[in-house]
Amino acid sequence: MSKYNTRQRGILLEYLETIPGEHFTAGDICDYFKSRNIPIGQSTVYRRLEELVDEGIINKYYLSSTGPACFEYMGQDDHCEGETCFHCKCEKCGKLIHLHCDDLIEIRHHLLSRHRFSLDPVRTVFYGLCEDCADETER
Amino acid sequence: MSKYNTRQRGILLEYLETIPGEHFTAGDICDYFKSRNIPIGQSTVYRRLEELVDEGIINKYYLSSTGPACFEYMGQDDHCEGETCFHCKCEKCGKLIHLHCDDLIEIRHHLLSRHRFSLDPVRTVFYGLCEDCADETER
DNA sequence: CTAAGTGCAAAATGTTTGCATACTT
DNA sequence: AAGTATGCAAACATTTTGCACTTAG
Repeated sequence: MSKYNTRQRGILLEYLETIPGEHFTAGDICDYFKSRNIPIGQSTVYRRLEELVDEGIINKYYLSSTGPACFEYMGQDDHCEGETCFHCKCEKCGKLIHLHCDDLIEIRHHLLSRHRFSLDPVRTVFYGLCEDCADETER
Repeated sequence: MSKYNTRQRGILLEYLETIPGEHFTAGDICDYFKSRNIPIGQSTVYRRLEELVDEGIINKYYLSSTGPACFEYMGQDDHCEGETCFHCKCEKCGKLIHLHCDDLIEIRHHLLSRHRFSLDPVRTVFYGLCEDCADETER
């Protein structure tokens, strides 16, 4: 948990708040600040990001074993309240898409009641094919 | 796709067939053969494993951004026919558990018909808390 | 004989860490 | 002043690659 309010933490959070729902990697963040000549060390980026994940302020997704981890800031209230927000990763084009669906809450209930597994929708990524890529494959 | 039937591919497959449903990493495989003085280079292990994934003979799961990828061999017929086999990863104890459930097929239909996303159950990992860890947390 | 596969060692990638320095409170 | 955060560079772990050599068909 954060104890001091440092400049770096401040500008990082400030930036993240401007991109709710967007997907980014630690590298993206570093590049962003570098391109604006705003100095933040990469270790700080990694450390703050990890801290924000622990604090539940941003989410982290594992999308490939060798590629970078993907993060996402969900604003305080808006679109992604966790309960109805899921993620789908297209195995072909690599797109990570949001998916809002109340019905999917049932999956959680099902997993819990029938299989005693308490699903974390915020961490879970559904793999498969997006509409466009599925169309292509069929053709 | 494999064209030649090499000794390495043979002994790798032969071993995998003895551990259907078990989870392993590329490193596990290397260690296993090394401990038995069976010579296989690690690049070959990686190459063959990736090939087997492409061929649909084994599955690959991404469980952490920094840790190794996890593989699994599903026998030709048995327990995991894809349609009803899902995986749950406990975020606390790290356990990766199998889950068989016909009802989960509905999720695929739902995702496809309502959201036009074609789910790949074989790649998808549900994150959350297993029974034991959920109990502990509640306490 | 030719195409494909192997294995080593080196590169690449993403992330973490040690440590001296700087900042917060 | 004490405790925490920063940033660099080095360390790490996993996976990939270049290349000379071997093997399968």
